[in-house]
Amino acid sequence: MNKAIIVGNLTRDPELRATGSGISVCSFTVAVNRRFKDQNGETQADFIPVVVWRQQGENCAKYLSKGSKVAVCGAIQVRSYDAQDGSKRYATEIVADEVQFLNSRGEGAAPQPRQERPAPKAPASMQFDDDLHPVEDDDLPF
Amino acid sequence: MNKAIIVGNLTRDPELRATGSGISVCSFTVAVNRRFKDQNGETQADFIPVVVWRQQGENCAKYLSKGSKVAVCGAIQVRSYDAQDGSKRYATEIVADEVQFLNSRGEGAAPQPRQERPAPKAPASMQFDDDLHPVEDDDLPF
Amino acid sequence: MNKAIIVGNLTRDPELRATGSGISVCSFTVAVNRRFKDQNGETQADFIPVVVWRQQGENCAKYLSKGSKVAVCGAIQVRSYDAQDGSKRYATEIVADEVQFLNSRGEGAAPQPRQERPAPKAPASMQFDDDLHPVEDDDLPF
Amino acid sequence: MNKAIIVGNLTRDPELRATGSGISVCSFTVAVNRRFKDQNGETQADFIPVVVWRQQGENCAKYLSKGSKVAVCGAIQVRSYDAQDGSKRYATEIVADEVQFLNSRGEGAAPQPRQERPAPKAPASMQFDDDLHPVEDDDLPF
DNA sequence: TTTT
DNA sequence: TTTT
Repeated sequence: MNKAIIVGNLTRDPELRATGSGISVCSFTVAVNRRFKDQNGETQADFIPVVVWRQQGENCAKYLSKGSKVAVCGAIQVRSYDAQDGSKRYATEIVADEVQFLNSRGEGAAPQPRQERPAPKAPASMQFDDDLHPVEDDDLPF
Repeated sequence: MNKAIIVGNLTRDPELRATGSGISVCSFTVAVNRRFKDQNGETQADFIPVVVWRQQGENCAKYLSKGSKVAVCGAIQVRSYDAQDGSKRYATEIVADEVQFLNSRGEGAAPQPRQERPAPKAPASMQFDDDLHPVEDDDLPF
Repeated sequence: MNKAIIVGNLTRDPELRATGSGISVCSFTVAVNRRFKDQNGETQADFIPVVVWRQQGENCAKYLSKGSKVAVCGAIQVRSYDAQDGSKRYATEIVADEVQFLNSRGEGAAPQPRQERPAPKAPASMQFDDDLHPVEDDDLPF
Repeated sequence: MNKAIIVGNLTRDPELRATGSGISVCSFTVAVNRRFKDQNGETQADFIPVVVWRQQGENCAKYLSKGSKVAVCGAIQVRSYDAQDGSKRYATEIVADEVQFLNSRGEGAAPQPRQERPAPKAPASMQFDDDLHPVEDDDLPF
């Protein structure tokens, strides 16, 4: 069992990339306010990276933008990698099962596509091979 | 809203420390198996750091050990800090609200204290001041 | 472990009552849309009862109204009782730990009190004794 | 968003039925202990109905039995129906996405099939037509 | 109605 | 019974 549910706002516009074989993957960070203020009375937030695969990721890229409020449900994924200095580093993110749009460009209105733009295509410099990677991919393009 | 629920096994014995003013904090890592195997048929796991404060943390230190199975509910916390090389790093962990023991030393038996040992005391080299830190502490002793 | 997290809209204005000793308890129902439409293409929803105790319940009564969007986290509680015909009945609701207001009268604006009104007081006909009831009360006034 | 996660024990052996077209559905009730005892010092529990569809439901019927400990993740579903006396009744259950076996007949051992038995077949008296019912079926055979 |  |  590995479930995370967060509600918060995007810190930036989402980024859409694709694996070499054309699987879409969208990534963004959600600012989640903590329930209690710090000792200075300041609101604190956790900044939680989220990735969304395939059609759902494309919808996120299309309808969400900086400031959009979302509810995300998914699994916590911890990837470890070796830094250039040889040390072990960890990258933690939520791999989303569901993303619910709580306001994209104005609560009450149906979400509008963020912009007309050509079909997302990762630049060659970002492409990588995903032949071996099904849904449970561990080799994310970011 | 910021909720994470995981079920898995401790990768090591838990560590118990204390803030300078004597607030207990227990930390351990939970290995959470993924639902699907990788392309080699190997079970994959995410290794998720957990921290537990106060009495509940003391109970974890007392009753859990390497391999214990737990269900943890809490909030995802992302702390950012500056690495020695000046770069920004992130540490992500679950700050537990609840830890349910699913088998500590044998399912079916009441959990037994892991060992008789003196009251937990952080070594001087680890102590730090927590005068400014209520529950929503951002300055963890690890 | 018993956690439920829902996001949806209030079907009616919340109701605020109090136990005999003055503990506030707020109740409302949240309509949660299902992810998939039924075979007629109609959106389906689950209508989930929620109860919120004490100060947090008072805040719900003050700031929420029919249609308000909320995120609720809590525990599923199943109360059994004997119907007048002698049969066993079950009442299921979420006892909230947290209620996050996602739009009460206009997203982006601070929630406004729903109305000026006197301090909530249960009518005598609804009062009941709560001398024996701490937080984990099983004898709700509704 | 509609997520529930519970950890507890089956109150009875699971029941496996099938729709008219042969879709398996398994049902059982999970006793989930509350965190706090009542005023008499007694452990209280909520008894939460769970349904599991298809292959996963068949696995539950095969490997689980009374007393088995499980973690269940799913959605809260509230079905309303008209009682014979004309009144409105509600049935609430968790429709499972995931069921994790935490001990079926002995933690640490691989779960053993509960019994050898013929492929599950609903008796004719229970069969019903599911031609119109995909996964999001509202017409459960129980 | 479970379990520890 | 909500909402988009």
